[in-house]
Amino acid sequence: DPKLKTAISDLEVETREMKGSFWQFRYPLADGAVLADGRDHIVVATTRPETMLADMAVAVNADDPRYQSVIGKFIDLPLTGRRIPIVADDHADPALGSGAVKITPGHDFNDFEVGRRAGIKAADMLNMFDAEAKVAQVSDGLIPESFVGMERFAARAAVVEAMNALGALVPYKTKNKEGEEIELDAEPRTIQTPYGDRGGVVIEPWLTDQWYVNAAELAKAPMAAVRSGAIEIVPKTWEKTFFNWMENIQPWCVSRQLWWGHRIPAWYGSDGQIYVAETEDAAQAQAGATVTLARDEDVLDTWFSSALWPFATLGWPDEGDAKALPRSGEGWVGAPGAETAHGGTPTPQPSPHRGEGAGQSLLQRHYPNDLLISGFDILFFWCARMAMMGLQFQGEVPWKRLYLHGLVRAADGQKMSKSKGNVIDPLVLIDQYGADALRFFMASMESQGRDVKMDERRVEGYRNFATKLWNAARFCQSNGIGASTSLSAPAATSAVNRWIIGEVVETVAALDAALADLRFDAAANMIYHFVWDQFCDWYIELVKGNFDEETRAVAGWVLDQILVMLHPFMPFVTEELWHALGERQGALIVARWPDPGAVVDGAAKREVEWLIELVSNMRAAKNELLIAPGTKLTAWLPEPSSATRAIIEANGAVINRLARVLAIHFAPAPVGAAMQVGAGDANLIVPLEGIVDIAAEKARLEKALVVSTKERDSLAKRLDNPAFAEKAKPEAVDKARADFAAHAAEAERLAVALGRLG
RNA sequence: GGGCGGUUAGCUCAGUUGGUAGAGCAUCUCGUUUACACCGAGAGGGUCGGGGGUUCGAGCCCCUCACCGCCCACCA
Repeated sequence: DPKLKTAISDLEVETREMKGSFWQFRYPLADGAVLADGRDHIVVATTRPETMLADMAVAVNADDPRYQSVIGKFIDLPLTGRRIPIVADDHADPALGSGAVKITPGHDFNDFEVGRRAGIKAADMLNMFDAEAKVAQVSDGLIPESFVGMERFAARAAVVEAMNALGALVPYKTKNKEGEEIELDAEPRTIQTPYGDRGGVVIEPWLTDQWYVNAAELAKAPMAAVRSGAIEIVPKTWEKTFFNWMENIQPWCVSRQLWWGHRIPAWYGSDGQIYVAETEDAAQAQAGATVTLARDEDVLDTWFSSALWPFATLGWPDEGDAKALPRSGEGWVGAPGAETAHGGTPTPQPSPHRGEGAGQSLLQRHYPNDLLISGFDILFFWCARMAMMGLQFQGEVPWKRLYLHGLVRAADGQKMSKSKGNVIDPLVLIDQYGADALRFFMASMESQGRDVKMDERRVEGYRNFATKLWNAARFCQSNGIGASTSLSAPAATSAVNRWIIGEVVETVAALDAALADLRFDAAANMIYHFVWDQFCDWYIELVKGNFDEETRAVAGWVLDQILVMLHPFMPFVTEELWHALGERQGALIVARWPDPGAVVDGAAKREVEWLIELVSNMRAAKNELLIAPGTKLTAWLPEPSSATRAIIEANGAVINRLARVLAIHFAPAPVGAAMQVGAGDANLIVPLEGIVDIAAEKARLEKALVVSTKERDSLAKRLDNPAFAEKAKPEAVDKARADFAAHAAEAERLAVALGRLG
């Protein structure tokens, strides 16, 4: 069916507030009809007076007492002399204007619908503009020749002038600057006007023949798929929006007047018939050999073509093509002895496509896709249409999950737009900070669909992170550390190496969980903190100066795991380092996802965490007491637990180098000024005679004592509440008891330390 | 007019079945020991928009108000 073209909503058209005028016309009633108040005319208002040349009706509300007497009667239009009916329609609101509306079905969306309801066939609707928006003669030939050929805005002025000359223009009364009442031909106002950003002109609704798709029919299967869970929309809040649109879906105008795109498969015969077919030969066969065919000049809407993407990219419609592309990761093995490489989605579950493939076409192997990641702004344009097409042509959903991410907004929180001038050019940011930093920024800010406000400082921070990684890798390399030859963790005996392997195990698990949940921010933060906090700040510092064979193997392996895990977020620097660290059998992008084949070593973890606590607490204490960080001190630990004693004896060098402790004597400390440094169950006494004043140390301890006492008392209060023990979950009660004990012990330790200072 | 989202440290944001708040940047102090000053060590900083409710317990659940943003519709 020819229908009013809906391209205004399909193209990128903004409405703009533009200065305009509002005119009122007198339309004389025909055949001596009169209104309830005896007037012989109806007043209508318009911001587009020129369209009156194609008016086909006047609408009034059936319940409006002013007009009930003239419903079904006629108007003889000025200028054209066209006789048009007065119709009843709810579109006419008695409360607005005169309550009567002029109806131009060919040039207004609402009027088109009113015209249809009034029984006017689309083919009969008057179209008074040509493609350049100049006035064209209409099918009833009633537009005076003097208007034909006029540009639309010239026609506007001409119609107003001609109506005025006929006395058919209703003047407005208003006041001028001097306060005198004057009459104007039109009331100036601000009008929301459809405006084409590309063409830079006001958009004119225009009645044309277009091809439509019955979208309501196509929408049924996708809606069922989302309801059944065959398609999961993440985050779920978008489901409501999805259904709201799909349930109220309008016919989809798919024809476009462009010179590029898939051409509409329709041919017009010399007999006036339309033939729709897959090929011209098929159309010719339909038409018969004697008919000369001409193909429709229009092309399909770009979203129609894009909707075919999930299967058109996999060889459709030639489904038998099984060797169009190599399988992902094919021909490369991540490590000697490793089986099939897998460069796909790093979810804990193996891809259902793994291990299959022989004799299967790409389409069979990869359709449906697991996941589509898209912006919510094209949920309808693209995603919903892909679901329609996939279910229509493949009988199956195009993807099992649809993840809708947020949009990057300008630093002021507003949507970027050219007219606002707040657009951020990603290429400028890439020049400044690198593509990796920008990509990592977007991943780290993507928390399930929330919009992202641009924060350049954060991008800068991730640039620094990339540099940090680069420097760490360089340092490793300079100490003989290179590409690992093992997918699983190397054998390790030292606590530090066993600890970092355990940290990798935990990081991989946490990263996998975050990615499976599509929490890209959590995943990015996980790898960020592992690299910076665990690997750079502690592991490298702990092993510095002791790069034995085992440590080089472990460090090289850990670095490789880092590169693989970080690669999805920072593809360039990681790929570069991957090759810089040694000979590889393939690119990082197709390397195997980490599979450490190791477990967390609890004893090693406790040992290293004790050392970290000791070093941190020593540093903090010195910093607060204004003792130069480089100052080497001696500590006393009278009664160490056997575990603590063993750790200290095994890590003398590390304690010396990082904690700056020359020695820890397992004996009572000499009498005199000292500071207390805790680590686990140990309370080291560090004599400070002559190094620091006692008052400062007392102040430090008192501050800490206040904190732990406050925590202890708060927990005691909660535990003393019978309702808590009675109603709270046992785990919560246990945790409160444990926390209470820890804070009580801490307070006790500090009190003893204070007492020692006197 | 309809719908959705947001309001947590100075800024940009996390906070996963309710258990007593975290990150990055910024700020302050100190620092050049075999990677990195785009660095290292340490510290300060939040009555989680206001009010009310449910609960032993609320940033999280419910009601309400305020402000901000986005989408859709309307605009003769």
